[in-house]
Amino acid sequence: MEHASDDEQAPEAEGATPTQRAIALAARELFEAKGYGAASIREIAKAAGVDPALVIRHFGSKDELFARVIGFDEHFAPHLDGPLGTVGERLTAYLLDASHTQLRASFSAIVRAADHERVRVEFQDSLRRLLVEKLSARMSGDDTLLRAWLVSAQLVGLIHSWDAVGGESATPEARAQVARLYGAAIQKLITP
Amino acid sequence: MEHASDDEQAPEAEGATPTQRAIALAARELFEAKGYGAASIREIAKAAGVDPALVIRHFGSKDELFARVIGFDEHFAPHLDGPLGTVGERLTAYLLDASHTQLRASFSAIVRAADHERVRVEFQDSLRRLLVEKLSARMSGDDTLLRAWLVSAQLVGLIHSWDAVGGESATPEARAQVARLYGAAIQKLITP
DNA sequence: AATGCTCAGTCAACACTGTTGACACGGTTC
DNA sequence: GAACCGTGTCAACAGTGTTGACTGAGCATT
Repeated sequence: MEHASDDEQAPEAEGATPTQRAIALAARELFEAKGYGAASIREIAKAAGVDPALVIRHFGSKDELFARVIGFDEHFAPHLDGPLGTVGERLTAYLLDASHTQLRASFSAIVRAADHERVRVEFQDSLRRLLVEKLSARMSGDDTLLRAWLVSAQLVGLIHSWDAVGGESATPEARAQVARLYGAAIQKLITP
Repeated sequence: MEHASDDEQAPEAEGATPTQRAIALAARELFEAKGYGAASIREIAKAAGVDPALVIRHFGSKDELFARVIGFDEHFAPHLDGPLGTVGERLTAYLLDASHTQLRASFSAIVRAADHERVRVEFQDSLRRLLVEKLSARMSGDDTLLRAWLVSAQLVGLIHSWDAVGGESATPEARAQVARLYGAAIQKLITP
């Protein structure tokens, strides 16, 4: 909402051409399903019914396409608003909720694509805007910004290790237990 | 130490041929310096003075080469032995210590290469053997294994976000502060 | 001594990747 | 009508990981 000029539109906004939206949609689905590396531009183009070169024409590069299409928008913001004493557990529970598979798929794809610097810095920036700064603003005590970064680091680690710690097949009870335990650990950084 | 048969030697052990050791050494250095994706097999081969095909001949694939050459062996084990009440901070402090750049480089390369499944499962296995099981064995209460996995998740997240939270240029004081804060959060899962 | 066997090492090629340049079409503006 | 611009297409590029056919040396067996 910062600037509504005529270029650099979000790929799924109304200003984008149908082709761009088709590419963005196919890219999003394939990135989430197969990860950054395994989803090739040619495959994305084919799924969108478009020439591979056109994907690059519109989005510049694979890195940029990924960064523009994969994200976690305003998912976290609502859960930073409630009582501060339980925000850790609420964040974790939200992230692990069985019905939020797509959020996890996006988040996981980004975390796993960290080998690409462009993706990394874009991700860090999103995290800062959408989580760290908002959370830090509500915290009190010393090093609020640092502690908020560490909270985000914990969430990243949880997603990275989600397979080892339960995975998509975990029961709701298991998820709740992880949310309780990990949420408490996160909370230690928010209200020590 | 499980089986000392004549094949499947560790690439830097005495049983390996000089060429294999040269490849392993070059691969390690390049992987740590440039990351998994940016270090090509042809580049590694050139640095080792060897034909690229020979690298594959000896190590099977790039994934396997990476998994065999990059690791964090017994780095964590010693710090799991001391008093249990401060193991969180000691682990974190050790991981962030300014003189342990190479450990961080290895760890970071692995975490960032998570887009490759082979690397991921190998990493998870190492984590289980070298950290989770040993830590879990010392813990008491419910869900010790799950909680130990969550500890490892926190360390992964810290490495993943290390740039955002200080990075290699952080002062020793900053590192100590992170170790104190993050260590306390980790500790919450070990001795709640 | 001659044979065969294994294994390190080499070379050219494969299929695939992301990306680019030259070109064609269609609509808008002068 | 002419010049332009953005969308779309095609073939090609350089680079990637990987493979198959080949050489050659050392060693064992007959």
